[in-house]
Amino acid sequence: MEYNFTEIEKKWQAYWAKEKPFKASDDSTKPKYYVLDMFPYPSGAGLHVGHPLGYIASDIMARYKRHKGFNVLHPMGYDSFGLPAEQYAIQTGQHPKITTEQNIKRYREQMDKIGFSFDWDREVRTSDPEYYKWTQWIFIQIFNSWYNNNSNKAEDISTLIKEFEANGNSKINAVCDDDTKQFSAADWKGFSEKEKSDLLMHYRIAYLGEAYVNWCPALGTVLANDEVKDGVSERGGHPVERKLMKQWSMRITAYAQRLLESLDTLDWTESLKESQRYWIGKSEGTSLKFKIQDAGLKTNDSRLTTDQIEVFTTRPDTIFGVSFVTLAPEHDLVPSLTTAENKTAVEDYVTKSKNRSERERQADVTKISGVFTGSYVEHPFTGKQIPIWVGDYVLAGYGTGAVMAVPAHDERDHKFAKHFGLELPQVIEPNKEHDFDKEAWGEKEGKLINSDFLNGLDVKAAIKKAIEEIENKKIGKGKINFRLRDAVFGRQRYWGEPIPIYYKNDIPYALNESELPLVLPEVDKYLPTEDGEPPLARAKDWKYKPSANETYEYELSTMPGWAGSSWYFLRYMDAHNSKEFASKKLTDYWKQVDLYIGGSEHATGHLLYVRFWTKFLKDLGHINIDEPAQKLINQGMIQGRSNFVYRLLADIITKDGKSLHEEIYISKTIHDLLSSKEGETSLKLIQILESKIKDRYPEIELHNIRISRGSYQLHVDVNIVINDILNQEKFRNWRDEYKNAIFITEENGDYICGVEIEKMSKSKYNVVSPDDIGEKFGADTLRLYEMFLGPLEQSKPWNTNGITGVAGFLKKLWRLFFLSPSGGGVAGATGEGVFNVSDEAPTKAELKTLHKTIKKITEDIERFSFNTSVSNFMICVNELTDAKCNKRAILEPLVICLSPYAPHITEELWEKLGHSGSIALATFPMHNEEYLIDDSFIYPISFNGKMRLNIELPATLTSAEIEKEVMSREEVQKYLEGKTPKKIIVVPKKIVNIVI
RNA sequence: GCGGGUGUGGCGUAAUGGCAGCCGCACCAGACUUAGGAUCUGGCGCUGAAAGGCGUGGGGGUUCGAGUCCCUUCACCCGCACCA
Repeated sequence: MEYNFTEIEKKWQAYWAKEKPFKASDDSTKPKYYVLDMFPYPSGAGLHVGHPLGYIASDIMARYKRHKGFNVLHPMGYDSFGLPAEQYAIQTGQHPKITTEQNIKRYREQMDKIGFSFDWDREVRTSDPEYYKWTQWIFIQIFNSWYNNNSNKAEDISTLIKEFEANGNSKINAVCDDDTKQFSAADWKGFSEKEKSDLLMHYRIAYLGEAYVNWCPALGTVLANDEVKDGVSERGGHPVERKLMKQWSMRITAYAQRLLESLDTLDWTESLKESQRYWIGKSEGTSLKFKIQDAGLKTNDSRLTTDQIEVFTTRPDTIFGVSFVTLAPEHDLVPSLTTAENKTAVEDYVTKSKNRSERERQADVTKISGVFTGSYVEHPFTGKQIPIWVGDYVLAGYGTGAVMAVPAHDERDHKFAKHFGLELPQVIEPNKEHDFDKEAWGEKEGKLINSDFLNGLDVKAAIKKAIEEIENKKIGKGKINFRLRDAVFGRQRYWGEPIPIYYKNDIPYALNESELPLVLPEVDKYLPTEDGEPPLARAKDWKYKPSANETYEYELSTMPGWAGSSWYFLRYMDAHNSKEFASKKLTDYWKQVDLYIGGSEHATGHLLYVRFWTKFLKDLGHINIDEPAQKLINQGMIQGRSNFVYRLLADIITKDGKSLHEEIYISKTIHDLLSSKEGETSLKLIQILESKIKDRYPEIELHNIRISRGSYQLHVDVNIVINDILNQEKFRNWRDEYKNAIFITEENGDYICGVEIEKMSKSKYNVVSPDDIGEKFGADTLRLYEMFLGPLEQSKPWNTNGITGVAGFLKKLWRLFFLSPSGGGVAGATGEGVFNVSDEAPTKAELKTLHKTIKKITEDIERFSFNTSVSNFMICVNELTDAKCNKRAILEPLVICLSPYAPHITEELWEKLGHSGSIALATFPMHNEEYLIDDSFIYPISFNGKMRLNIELPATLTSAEIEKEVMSREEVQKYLEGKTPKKIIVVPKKIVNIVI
């Protein structure tokens, strides 16, 4: 019987679908294990071979843990709200729901063909109202919460209102907007409903607030910081600008410290944790107030509400080096600080920087711009007059939007000062040669000079002393700033969760839980309205109607893509609960994700938000875990490997004056030659060309051939190239234009293609689909090969060439179980034969092979080293083949070991071995050290660390005995050349090193 | 610029501080073949006829012993990037 993977795989996939051996139990005495993949956005392109990489690894883990006696939760679902389906809807008018459903269907088919052990009964889709009902519910919880700094957690808004009623807001220690005004209990009672609502907005964790946001005109929506890369939108690459808008936001900044701290408890890669630390960007420094001088100012300007500018600095030690103060163009005080003679210049500058897109601003980092306001502040210690400038190198959103510039000791201030000819007062003596005219001395090293009470101190001591003095003078205090900004939550798009808010008298109210889900309404077009309102404004009769005579407007924004993915890991625990997002009983049972696998592109987006929501839900007591996933692995990206053909154009002139234009395809080595030494090759080339043309057109008489365009490369479909050698026949059939292609090949007739590593994409013809591989080689081979390619976390190009190695391995394994028709222990070359497994007792060597393999495979899986386990399986099967071993006692445990990797073939063999039921439920074998013990060990004998010879010795010898035995050997004495060794190192079962 | 990571045959890669190159691809030779994108056997780091010598990006160090640890330097990849 031949190894027919097509039949076998179909059979077992149908079996799994019917018998559901991978169904997770919610009530089990076994320990639990939760393996999660980052669920995919179902795109129209389907899966390419890169996508399943992480899924295969997690599937191996899930199956392995099941064998090891765990109750395994291994679910899958779809992050099915998102931009591409909506963009497609705008172009075609097709409802995104339909597109999404089609794509999901295709994804599911592709995944099923790979043989994953997902518990599909728990599938979730973020765009399903039954799911987003709870996304909306969580939003409402966040809306109804504030962050109490005293308890250091989120609390229900009612506790805050109670406090306002009792004491106003003066005693409260909450995270709130910077511009929140103080009020008393009496004030609060006197406030109108609207005023109360507006005030609470300063405290709510989901709030409506005015802020500078990333506005993407092409997409017609705002974007969060992590959705903008290099000043353009991550999806689609459209320009993004800064715009002041009223938007729903999430006060993730309240969690900055906790998000930072608990990173230390996680088993994630250092680089990922570093990314998050950087993104959170904690910075300890000092806030410091500079008094504004009256001179030159219209002091009666009503907009001038303060007489101070507050700055944030991490270097208070350099306070005596301040030579100017710079404000962000958007800083509130800019208009009122601008004197009459500078008004035009400043206004021009501010307008210009506001209109510059983020991209332009970033592209111009090296270009310095700024303008003087005409006003001054007073130095807090020297009383010296310090000019106030405006510069767009200062960001409005960070710190106070104002900096004290110390050009001698800060690179950016230095550039600004040099550009505008400002002073560079030096206050630190560097500990090595330094040219202050060229660059700033930014190191935190050196002795303070020209700094009054700080003179003579080193930087560290000076920072401490400076903060003390600043606090004494009551002009500032130590402060911590975070780079992390609040996350914009509203999107002016159609295909997302409606935000469950309605407006009554301009006051936003949350819907009641009983009114959820707020279902996404139908619209005629998926575009903004004429008035620039979001697409939801197009919905007919989509109003909140709590009673017959009340009608209110709904919020028209939808939620961002990350909303649904910020809690999906919890929904899998209780996917069909219609009363809660998940029951406490089940979230307490399944707790955290034990292993989370996904791409590193989610390092700062999804992985921050899901941590944030997890902490929030814990604060309110809905769950008992603080972090969503303990262990996280980023699988590497699989890149494409593109192949090229080289084309040149030739004009052929016949004797009777006619001319023909031919496209000639030349092999890579000829192309390379041609591009290096043109002259001599061309001549030869023309000769070859001539003969080719004569072959093609025997009837014509050649006069001349001229190359009208030198060779250039064209992408060729990687599926018609093997080992970089083009299948010329298939190439001719690939496309009409290549029908009559003329090839100039290598001498052996091969046409060699060029190679480049690029991203996998349709236009580069380098996409390899798992379907094709599965069809040709089978899903088990695909799974093994993806693992065999290299370490999981490493990025690597896909190259189908090596796959025959693992395909051959499975065939070889199969043959161990069958008797060849001609008799003899091992089946014949084609794998024909009858099933033939012997019940004979295994030999010592066979047992050693098996138990060595069990040990290695177990160790490999536990450390996620899947590539090495594949090669260990190969070694095992090679050894068993050499031993002609067909013994049940060996093969049966081996099949279980392999089943997480190659589930189909092992199910089939398991059945043939006489078992009923899925192998997935069999117990993983344990290795027995006894079988691994050798009677003897071959010692490498090295001299001064250089290996010279081997000596086989009984394994039971002690170090002293080994030394004695080794030294007695003649061949050892030969290397000693009569000298006495200085030292002999004996490491039992390892090595002997003789130092001469 | 800052942070993280990686450098080993023609290629993908492997080596708890202990014989560098396991396993596979490609390649070479042979067997079976009308044929082979099938199968089997053998070879395959470089150099050398061999004995041997040299080899893990470069330089240095620790160690009886370094691909592995430390310092330094170069190259490449990824992430972030005016965050005061």
